[in-house]
Amino acid sequence: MSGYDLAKHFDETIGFFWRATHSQIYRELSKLKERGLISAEEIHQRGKPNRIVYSITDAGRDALLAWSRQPTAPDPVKDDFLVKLYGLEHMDIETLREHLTQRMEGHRDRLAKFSEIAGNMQPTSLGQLGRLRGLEIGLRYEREWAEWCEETLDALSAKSLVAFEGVIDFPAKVSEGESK
Amino acid sequence: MSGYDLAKHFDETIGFFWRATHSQIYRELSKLKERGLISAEEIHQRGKPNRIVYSITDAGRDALLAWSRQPTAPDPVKDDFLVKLYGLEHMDIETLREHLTQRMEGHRDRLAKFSEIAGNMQPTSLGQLGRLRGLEIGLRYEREWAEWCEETLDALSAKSLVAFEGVIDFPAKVSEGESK
DNA sequence: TGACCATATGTTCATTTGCACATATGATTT
DNA sequence: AAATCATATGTGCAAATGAACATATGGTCA
Repeated sequence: MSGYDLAKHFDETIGFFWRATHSQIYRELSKLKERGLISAEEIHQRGKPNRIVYSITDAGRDALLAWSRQPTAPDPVKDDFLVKLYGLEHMDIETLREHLTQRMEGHRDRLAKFSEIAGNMQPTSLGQLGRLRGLEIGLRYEREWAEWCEETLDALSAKSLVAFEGVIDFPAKVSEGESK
Repeated sequence: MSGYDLAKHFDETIGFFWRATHSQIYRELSKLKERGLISAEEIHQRGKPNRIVYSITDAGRDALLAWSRQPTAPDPVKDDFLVKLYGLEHMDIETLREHLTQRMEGHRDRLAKFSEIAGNMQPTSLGQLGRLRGLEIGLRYEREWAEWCEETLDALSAKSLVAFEGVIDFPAKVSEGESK
């Protein structure tokens, strides 16, 4: 593929578990070529700028296999929304509810998208099997987040929160003048 | 808290959704103090080096509330293990199975840990409610990953894979001399 | 006595990454 | 004719981040 193709591929296909901007892709391609893991071929096109199409070399294939033997650590979560929840008593809950709703919609959209793709896939080869497994964790991920958003939205509803009124500590008055 | 306290706090408490090394923490504390969002107080100790304990200022509290109103994007997943799965036909499946088993154990351990913590928590305040919701998504996350690992391990078992033998494409022979 | 550990704070360096900028071709739209 | 868009490749700059290094105190253990 060319750098341009790869950038589109990241957006469309593997974007759920890996992504990169085109600037990064071109930089990485340069490095890989320097190390002899890929080879380049310039393709002349009419009506469009030339493309530089890269192919994996034998050394590249070896490196890929060696890489597959390297241990990988689970992707560490780093979510500022959960930080906000951690300090909930100091946050603007009205706004948080809005963000929660938006997130829920996003997760539901992706869940529907992933479900549709998965429905059209059959694991007829090893490659297909792997890609289906990747899609499956994406599906689970989106489903759980969507459900969690719904539950959390319910827990943060004005109705639920009045239960705290007067009980123990309730530092920040909710749904009051403060919120624009 | 002091920088040292914060570093421990990251390890112990909020590590699931946010973490930082001590070097980063000290740097950020310096910046926050420069901006007047926190104030510092040096505490002299016997038998131990002095601690610098930071407290939030009124300006800091304002900034925190303003930050809570900023939109947040869902944490993008970036997992090289899923990349390996995506190119499964070029990987060392034997090794992948080992890694899957290790991951599964890690997810199960954290699931048990989170369950225990959640069991001892009551949402008696707004703050507690938020922290419980954070724990809840962590719990869901670990549960789904653990289950997915189990399913994937099963799909990649030698037994399951022989189904591909001779069918369509099966590029890399599995459980053969190649694997160390 | 020497090694190591827990406490405590910081700096230096390299890598990764994203954003913005830069350039160029030719087709399509206004 | 001008503006914009899709295609295509790249560079410069800054921020975030982690690993390693650096320093210092005093207790514990071999």
